[in-house]
Amino acid sequence: MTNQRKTIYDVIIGSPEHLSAEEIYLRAKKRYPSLAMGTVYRNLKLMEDAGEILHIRTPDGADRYDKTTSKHDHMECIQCGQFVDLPTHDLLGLIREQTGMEIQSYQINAKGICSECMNKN
Amino acid sequence: MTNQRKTIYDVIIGSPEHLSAEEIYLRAKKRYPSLAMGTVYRNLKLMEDAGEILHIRTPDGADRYDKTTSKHDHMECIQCGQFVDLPTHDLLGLIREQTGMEIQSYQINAKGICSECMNKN
DNA sequence: TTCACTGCAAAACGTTTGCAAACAG
DNA sequence: CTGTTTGCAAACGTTTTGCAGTGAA
Repeated sequence: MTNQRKTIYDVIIGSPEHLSAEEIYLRAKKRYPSLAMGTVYRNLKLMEDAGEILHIRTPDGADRYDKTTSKHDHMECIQCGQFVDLPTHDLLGLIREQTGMEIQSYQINAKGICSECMNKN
Repeated sequence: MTNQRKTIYDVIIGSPEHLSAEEIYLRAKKRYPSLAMGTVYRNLKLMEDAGEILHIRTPDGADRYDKTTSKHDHMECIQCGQFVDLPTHDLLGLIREQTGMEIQSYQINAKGICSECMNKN
């Protein structure tokens, strides 16, 4: 609706990476200098609630935001620091099966070496 | 070594729950009133590094600490708020198999209803 | 006697929020 | 015109840290 929101959204859609709120803020601020951090967070929340983006919560460091909204997991590369998609397949069902517990949702934070860094090495 | 450290350790060992740093602090402070929060965090880190306790990192809210050190996963009960153990089995191998990626470690934060609450319902 | 550990308080970090002003519909 | 959204700055919850003093070995 507002220019701020559109700018923030465009930054996310326009980046192949999984950006943190601050990275989004800095990039959007270049295009819209008066932009405030609070506005970024408020809009990220709105977009998340609207199902337009995915919020990747991390236990250490800043959360990330993903333009791909279909449920999938992520891995943080311990070499380059990027968050990459993890092509997992029905882990929720698997965990439910293994544990027999009433699990509603789950979130994985994996760490490893991304394919790009593997190729470099 | 120090009394503070022993007190903190005893609190963790003596509780069936997965306590947060603040809960540990409050309980240990009852037995050792001059205890400071910084000391709790510093000792938790030492114990974690020594492999004496497990550090459960959470993306929302305070981290928890677990006296069971063997690798396992956890679930947060959305009803009572407790963190309970999740008897998963070789998820790391499974995720590696599914994704073919160089995964070094992972951490799951699941949410659901714990057995105790299931029985109450 | 030495060096690790403590208590304290301040700072760090990422995120949220109250408010009055600005703006979109 | 009305109600949502903004910018600002202050506050939040959790964790870390600098420092001078304390205490365990």
